[in-house]
Amino acid sequence: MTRKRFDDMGCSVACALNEVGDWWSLLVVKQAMLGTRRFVDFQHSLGIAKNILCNRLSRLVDNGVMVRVDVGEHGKRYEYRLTDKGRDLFTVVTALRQWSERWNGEKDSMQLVDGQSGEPLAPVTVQNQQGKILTVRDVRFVDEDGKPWEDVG
Amino acid sequence: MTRKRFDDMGCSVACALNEVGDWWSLLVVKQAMLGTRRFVDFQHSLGIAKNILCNRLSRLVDNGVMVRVDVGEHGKRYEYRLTDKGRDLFTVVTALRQWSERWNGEKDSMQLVDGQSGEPLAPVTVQNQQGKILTVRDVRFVDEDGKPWEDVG
DNA sequence: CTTATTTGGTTTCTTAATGCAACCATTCTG
DNA sequence: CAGAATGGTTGCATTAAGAAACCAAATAAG
Repeated sequence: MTRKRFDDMGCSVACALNEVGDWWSLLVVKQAMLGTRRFVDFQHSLGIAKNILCNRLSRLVDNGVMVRVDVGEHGKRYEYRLTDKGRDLFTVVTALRQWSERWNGEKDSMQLVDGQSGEPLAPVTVQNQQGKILTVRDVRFVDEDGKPWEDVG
Repeated sequence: MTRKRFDDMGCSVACALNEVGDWWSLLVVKQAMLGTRRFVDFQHSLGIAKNILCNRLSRLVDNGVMVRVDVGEHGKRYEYRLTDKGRDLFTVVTALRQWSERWNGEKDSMQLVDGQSGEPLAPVTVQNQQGKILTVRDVRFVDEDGKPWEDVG
């Protein structure tokens, strides 16, 4: 009676959630994007239990989202760094952050700005090839043959 | 010894994950974006246990992501529909879907296309006000005063 | 009217995940 | 050498998840 596996549901979203869909993983990734690299820093900044952090970091490394680098200095022996795959979650994390700020108000003392101009970022949007912003009502779900997807329940 | 609460961490991302950060919630939302509205249809299409589905739908309704509508017809008494807040998760779900497809390959028999042109969507990106695409290396995290954020651990 | 079915649940029980605290082996610092 | 920091592991208690059974109201079939 293990937890339901999401990687064999024939759904990309489910497959993604199978890797980072638990309560902590995306927060660890977000913290890594802030520059955190060491075990104790993740632990203190997130307030996560050590065994859970250990498990999450291992899973993120196993899934290729982070790498464990051995740095032999000052008693800090390892660093956990984002891979390209991990850095590519920036869009997801930023969309999630903006969604929360839009609907739950600013809960963050920290703001995300363009490194060059210092201006706040534009809202993350879904666009078509021409750059037109699309909502969920502007898209269709089709199968391989281009036929519209049916909700068979 | 309840689960750690994420809504008081002073972080928007954590606050978002407190609402939809479990294994199932985003999948329920994604399914709703496909047009699923009825309890049994969620249950069958996702393969989720009834008690868990019941709990997730209640939580999504409590958090304003979905609404339960009483429809007195054909023995189906309720429909669960996305609110504006729920539909606004389209960006997050789409970013997650594209991330998974980029790094884990196509796991989905279904494709998401522009409703008008039928063309595949553009990749979801983070952009600045001028529309320039930004990676995590192109942004800064600053506090209210514009001072750079320090990783104090 | 009676029976079966659909819908949307709740309850029970087992297993997995989470949280907390204690402990531990290296490696640095004093 | 003593003590602290790092990066864990282990044990235990509580909560969440999954499967199956049960259930009440509304509908549909006969």
